[in-house]
Amino acid sequence: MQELGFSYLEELNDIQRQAVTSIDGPVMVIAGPGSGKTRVLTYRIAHIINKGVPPWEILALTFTNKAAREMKERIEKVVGSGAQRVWAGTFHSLFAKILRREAHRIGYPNDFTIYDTDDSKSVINDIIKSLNLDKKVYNNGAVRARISAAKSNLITPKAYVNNEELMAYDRMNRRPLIYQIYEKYAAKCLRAGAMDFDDLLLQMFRLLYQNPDGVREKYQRQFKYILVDEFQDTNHLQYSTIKLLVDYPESPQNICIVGDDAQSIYSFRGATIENILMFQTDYPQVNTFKLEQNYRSTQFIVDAANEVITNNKRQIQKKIWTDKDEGDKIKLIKAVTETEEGKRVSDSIVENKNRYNLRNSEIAILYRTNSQSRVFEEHLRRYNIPYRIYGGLSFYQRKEIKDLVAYMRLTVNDKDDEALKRIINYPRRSIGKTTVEKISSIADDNEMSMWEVLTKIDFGPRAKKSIIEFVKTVQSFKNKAQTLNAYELATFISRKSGIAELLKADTSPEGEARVENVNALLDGIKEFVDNDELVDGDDITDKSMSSFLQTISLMTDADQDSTDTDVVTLMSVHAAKGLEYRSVYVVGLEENLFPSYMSLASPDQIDEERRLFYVAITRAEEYLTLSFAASRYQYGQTRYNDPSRFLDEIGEGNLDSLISIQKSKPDFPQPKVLGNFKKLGSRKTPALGIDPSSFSASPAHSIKPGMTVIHLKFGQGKVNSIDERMVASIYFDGLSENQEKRIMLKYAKLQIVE
DNA sequence: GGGGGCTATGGGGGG
DNA sequence: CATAGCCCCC
Repeated sequence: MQELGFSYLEELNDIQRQAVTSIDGPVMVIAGPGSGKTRVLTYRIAHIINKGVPPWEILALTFTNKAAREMKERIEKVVGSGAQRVWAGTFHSLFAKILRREAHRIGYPNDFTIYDTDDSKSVINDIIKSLNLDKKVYNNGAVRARISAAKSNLITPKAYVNNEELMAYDRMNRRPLIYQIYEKYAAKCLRAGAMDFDDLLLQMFRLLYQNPDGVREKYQRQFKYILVDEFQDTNHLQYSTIKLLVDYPESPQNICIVGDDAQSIYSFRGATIENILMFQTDYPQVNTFKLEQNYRSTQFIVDAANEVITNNKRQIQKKIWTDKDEGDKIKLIKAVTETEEGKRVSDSIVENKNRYNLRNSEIAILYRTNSQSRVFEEHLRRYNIPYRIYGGLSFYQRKEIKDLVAYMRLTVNDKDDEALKRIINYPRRSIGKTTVEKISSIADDNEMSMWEVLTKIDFGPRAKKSIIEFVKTVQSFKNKAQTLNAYELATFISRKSGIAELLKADTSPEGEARVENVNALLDGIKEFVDNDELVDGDDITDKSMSSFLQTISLMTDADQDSTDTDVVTLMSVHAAKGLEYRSVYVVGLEENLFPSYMSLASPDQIDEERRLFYVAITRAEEYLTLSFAASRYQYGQTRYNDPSRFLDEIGEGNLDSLISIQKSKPDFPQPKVLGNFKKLGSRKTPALGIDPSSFSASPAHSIKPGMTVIHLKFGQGKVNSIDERMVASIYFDGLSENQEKRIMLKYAKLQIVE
């Protein structure tokens, strides 16, 4: 350990310092936004190291790879290069790393594949098909969500079928067989040597719980100090796994959790604030510290945040305060359409840059959904303001990348059926849908992988030739994998698979971009191979292809280094958690968007949207601007939304007084339906002579039983009833007697007549 | 049996 | 508006 040129402890306030130096026993830190949470975490780790603990005995679980990287850099400044060997990373990435060493003990190959969401859905699709279920009722996304929730709550397929609550819920949604799909899905993944994202947590739990060869004790002994960041966003499964690592006879229970119940925004992923309460029960001797001083934002912003969050019912009592100046009041931009919103926000960015001398990198635009980025992009480009969009399609989600990666996956793990299906006929080699389905069903019937079927079963003369050719190609990759490093292998694959050639043949700009992307992937692999830094407590670095594949499957867009530094940041509010900017624009503040229409039915979900809004506004250091558009092109048509309820909650005193919010609904100027009209007309002719150009849908929540409404296709009708899931039953005049239509209001295009 | 074009349908946040 | 599945032609 190197001697310090300064004392890091002097940079902390009293409570922060206590949180840093109380390293023995369970500790809970409740940290408001901007309260120096990261500083506490990093200095705490540095402090532990300075007390003589080897870095690799410290496990720091963060929410993003980025947070982990930042943390390591900051620890390094205090303790030197040993910081790199702290086990710091996301739950998913660190558990994957451990499973790469231990998975064979629980029936998986150490080279297991990680299935992304698309892979999971595809597996589920196949199962739904094989069970002859209606894929509209058994929507694969919904089924996947149920399975994911079950795993996050440590519910096995067997426990699922015996859980009356889950089964009743599925019956209610007319999907009583989800438990069967779950069971088959789990079996299929295991057979494919594949884990989905939830499995990285679940199989880690199983590993510790079943404890083959004393593996649990091994990790209990190794991780003497455990820290968990963003604890409010952990789910039951994560909590249980941490507990297995911490709780054992004679354990010092050196566990420190850091979080803020007010910033819990991932319940859709199974996160539960209950974990904070549970922690207090499970560790009654816990030392709790509350960080309430905000060092980030000016007074008006902090006040607004406090005002907003008081609208939520359940919360841990705390009052965030700042000793900064009151600063500028919060500004509000009202726009008529989303295009105008894009323009006016961009105008404001230009103006603020000049007035306050802001750099691009000090500005962020935050939105609820990634699809909102487009209008801001367009206007920023027009003004020559460089920007970078985080989220949305990550580099590794691009088709050309996934194709090449699929070859690599299959090379490493030939049981990976999803990878095989992706590339068996890409580039074209005359193995069509029918043949693939045949291979797949033989594989299912014999509990084999598709690769095994290809290599062991004789096919008809027509398919045979192509299949032999394909098997030969992949086999050559597998052979090369013995001698080549990951980079050489990837280059070999891109050439011999025919992908490189195929892409080069396309000389359109998009085609050229695809070639560049593939080259970028190869460069990335080279960098991965050449970089020999030791991280996360490793003694040797693993440069295999399978190690690379695992790294990238856990990488999100936000984790990629950006070469351009002085750019405006565009991202979702979720992605902005933990970040801060001098100037922040929170856009699209409308009912049905923020809060999301998906959340309107449930008060709990509205509260979560509110916490999300709280996270959004507390990203701002000095200048906070909110915006909304009165109309927005959504779901294929122009919708009119009221300003978000959250705008009413920030406190009038905190808002720039020159501007006041007015509700837009009553006789709002009729928008011009431009290109839209022709398109609608050229589609199937609307029934019953309704002119689409004069049609304007009313917001879903304004429709009530008894009303007369117009539907573009069905014409005029009367709303009979609306149930709790916002499904309306409507009698349309044009349809035969007593024929009732059931329509989901959230998708419906209905205009109120009276 | 494979490949291409067309239609219908669904659309949140992320590791 | 994008994608998946379906139908039709080769």
